[in-house]
Amino acid sequence: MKNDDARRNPPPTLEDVARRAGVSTATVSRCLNGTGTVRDETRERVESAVAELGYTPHFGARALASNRTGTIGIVIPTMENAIFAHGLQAMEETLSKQDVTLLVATSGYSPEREMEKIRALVARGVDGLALIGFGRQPEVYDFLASRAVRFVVLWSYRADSEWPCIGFDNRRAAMDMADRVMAEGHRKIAMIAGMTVGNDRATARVAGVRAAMAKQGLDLAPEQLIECQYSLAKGEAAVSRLLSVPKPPTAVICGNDVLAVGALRGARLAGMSVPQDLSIVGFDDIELASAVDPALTTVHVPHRRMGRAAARFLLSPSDETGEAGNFCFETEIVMRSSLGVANSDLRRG
Amino acid sequence: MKNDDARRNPPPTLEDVARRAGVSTATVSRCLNGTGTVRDETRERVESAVAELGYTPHFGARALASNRTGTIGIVIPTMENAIFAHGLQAMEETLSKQDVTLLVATSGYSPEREMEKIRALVARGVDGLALIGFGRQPEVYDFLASRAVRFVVLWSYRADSEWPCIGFDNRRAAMDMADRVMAEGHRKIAMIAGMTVGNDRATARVAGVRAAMAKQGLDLAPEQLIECQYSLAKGEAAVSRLLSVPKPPTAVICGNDVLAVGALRGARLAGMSVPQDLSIVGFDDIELASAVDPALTTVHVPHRRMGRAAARFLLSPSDETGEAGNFCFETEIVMRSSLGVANSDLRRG
DNA sequence: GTGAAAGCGCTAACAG
DNA sequence: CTGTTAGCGCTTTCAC
Repeated sequence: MKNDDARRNPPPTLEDVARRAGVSTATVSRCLNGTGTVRDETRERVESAVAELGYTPHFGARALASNRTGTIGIVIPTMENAIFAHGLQAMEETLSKQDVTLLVATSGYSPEREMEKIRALVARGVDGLALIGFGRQPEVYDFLASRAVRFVVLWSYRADSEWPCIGFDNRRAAMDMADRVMAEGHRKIAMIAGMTVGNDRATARVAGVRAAMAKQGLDLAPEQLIECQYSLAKGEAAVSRLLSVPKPPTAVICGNDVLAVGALRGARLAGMSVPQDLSIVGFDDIELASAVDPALTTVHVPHRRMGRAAARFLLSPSDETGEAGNFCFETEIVMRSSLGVANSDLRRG
Repeated sequence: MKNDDARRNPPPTLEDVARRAGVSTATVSRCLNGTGTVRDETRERVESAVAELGYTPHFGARALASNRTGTIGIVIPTMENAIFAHGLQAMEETLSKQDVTLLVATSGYSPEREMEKIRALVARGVDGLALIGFGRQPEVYDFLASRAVRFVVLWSYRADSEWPCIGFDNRRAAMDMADRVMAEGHRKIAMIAGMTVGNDRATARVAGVRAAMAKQGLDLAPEQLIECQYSLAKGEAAVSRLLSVPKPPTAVICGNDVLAVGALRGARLAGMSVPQDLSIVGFDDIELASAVDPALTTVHVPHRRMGRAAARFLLSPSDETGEAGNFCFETEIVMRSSLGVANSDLRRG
C-alpha cells in the first residue's frame, strides 16, 4: 500500500539532504534560504540532493526556528459574493511572487468570529495581517499590538488613522453617488444599506448619502432607510417594503451591488420598470453589476489595485514603513442604465 | 512604542503558563489538547494562567512536535466567481467546529499552478487535501501518495475511482439538461462550454450534451460548440459568434451559469429576446442564476452538501475510511424562464 | 566558505 | 493524576 510506503519512508529532512550532499545541515539551510554564501560547486551538490530526494522543508520546523512563516493572513466578511474576490486575487498574485502564502479567513460579518479568526491566524504565525475596515473593539488592536503583528486596514480610509490603511473614502463616494442621483431630478430617495453596526463602510455610505441630501435640504426619513444583510434576497425584500407606501421613492441607493441587484428583481416583481419608474444604484462595481439588465449604475472601487497595494505594504520590511501604509484610492461613478431621470408623475405623487 | 513592547515581552510560552499555574508543561499541554486526564482544580489553575497571560500556542512548534497541523487544504480553480464559494463556506463551517482551519489556494485553472499550490499546502503540513475534479497528471497523485497525504476529489464522481471522491455526475446532469431542452422542441442546439483540456467536469458536460443529442439523431457540429474560459465576457462573445451564422441555434446550453449570464447579455445586445428568440441554460445554480432577468434555467448542484461531506470525510480518522469517501450527489434541473419552447420560425430557418 | 551545536515551543512516551 | 525528558526539523550564532 502506498500509505504504508510513506509511513515507512518518512519525508526526507534537511539532514538527509545534508548527508547525501556531503555537507552540513547549516550549508543546506544557507542554500535554501539564500542567506550567507556558498561555493557554486557545493550549491549544485545540494540542489541535486534536494531534487533526488524530493525534499520539501518542514513548515513547522522552519516557523519554529526562524519565527517567520512566509504567510500573510486576511479576514474578510464573506466569500459568498464577489465583493472581495478580485482584491484577494490581486493580493494573492502579488504575494505569491515572493513566495508568501495568503491565508484567507471569513468572519461572516460577526465581530466575535472575526476576533477568533484573527487569533487563529496569529497563532499560525502570520507575518502580517489584513483586515477589512476599522470597526472593531479596541481589544482587537491591543491584541495585535501586544503580539507585534504587522497589519493594515483595507477598504476604508481615514486620514487621521492611528493604523496603516489602504482604502477609499466610502462616505465621499456615497455622497457623490447621491449627488448624481439628485442631479437626475430625484427628490424622493430611499436607501437600502448594509448593517451599519460595527461596519464603518456601511455606516460611512449612509452618512455620505445623508450629507449629500442635506445639502439640498432633503433628508433620509427613517422609513426610507432600510438596513439589511448584503444578500439578493434581502435587497429584494427591502425594495418591496419601500415601494409599498403611499409615496414611494423614485430612486433607491443601495449599499452595495448585491443589494442593488436584489432590489432590481424586487422592483421587477412589483411591476416597476427600472429606470423608468424607479432608479436603482449600487456600490462596488462587481461583475454582477454589468451583467444584469438594466446594467447597474454604481460606484467603481479599485479592488485589484487595493489588493496589490495591501500586498506590497505587508511585504515591505517593517522597519521602512514610515507613512507608506496610508493610501486613499479614488472611486468613480460608473453610469449605466439603472439610473434615469426622475419620473415627474411619481415625483409629484 | 507598542512594537518595542512586544519585542521586549515575547509572547508567553507553554512554560510560562506552566510556571504560573505551578504545574509542568506536560500538564498544560494535556489541558489544552484534551489528551490524558487532569484534575479539575488543576485544569482551572491552568486555564486561568492561560487567560491571564493571553497565551496562544505556537503553531509551528505544535506542528513540529505532533506532526499534525489542524489544517485542511483545498485548491480550487478560482475565487472570482461564486461557483465554489458556497461549497467552501460549508466546508469551512464544518471544519471550524472541530477547530480545523481551511487553507484555500487557487490555481487559475492551470495544472502547473495547481501542482505548485498542492506542494505548498503539503509543505505547510496540511492534514488533508481537497482537489477539484480528477483531471491531472499522474505525478500529482504519486506525490500525494509518497507523502501519505489524505485527499479527496470533489465536484466529480466516478464509481470506479481509484481515489475517494465526493461529487456528482457531470455527464449525466448535462445529458438531462439537453434532454429537457430538446423536450421543448429545440433541434438546433449549440453549446458554450468551459475549456475542456484538463478539466474533466467541462469535458463530461460536453459529452453529456453530445450523448443526449445523439439519442435523438442530432449532433453538436464543431461550429456549434465553443470552448472558452468561464467569464461573462467570454460567454457574451461566444453567443454573438453563434448567432452570426445563417441558421443560428434556437437554444444554447452553457457549461456554467457565468457563461450563461454572459450569453444572456450577448443575446440581448444582438437584439434577441430570451427565451422567445433564443433559449439559454446554465449549470451550477449559483445565486447569479436567479438574479438575472430572465432567470436562468440551470442545473442545481448541491454545493453546500458537497462541502460538508468533504469536510466530514477529511475529518474522519483515516483508519476507518473504507469506502466511505465515495459519494455521488444528485443534481436536478431548476426550471426558470430562460428556457422556452422552440420558436418554429427559427426552427424552420 | 563551511561545520558544530544550541535552541525555537511543544508533544508524547515513560515514570512515578 | 502529574512530572521528566527526549526529540520533532530547521535556523542561526560562533568557531574555524
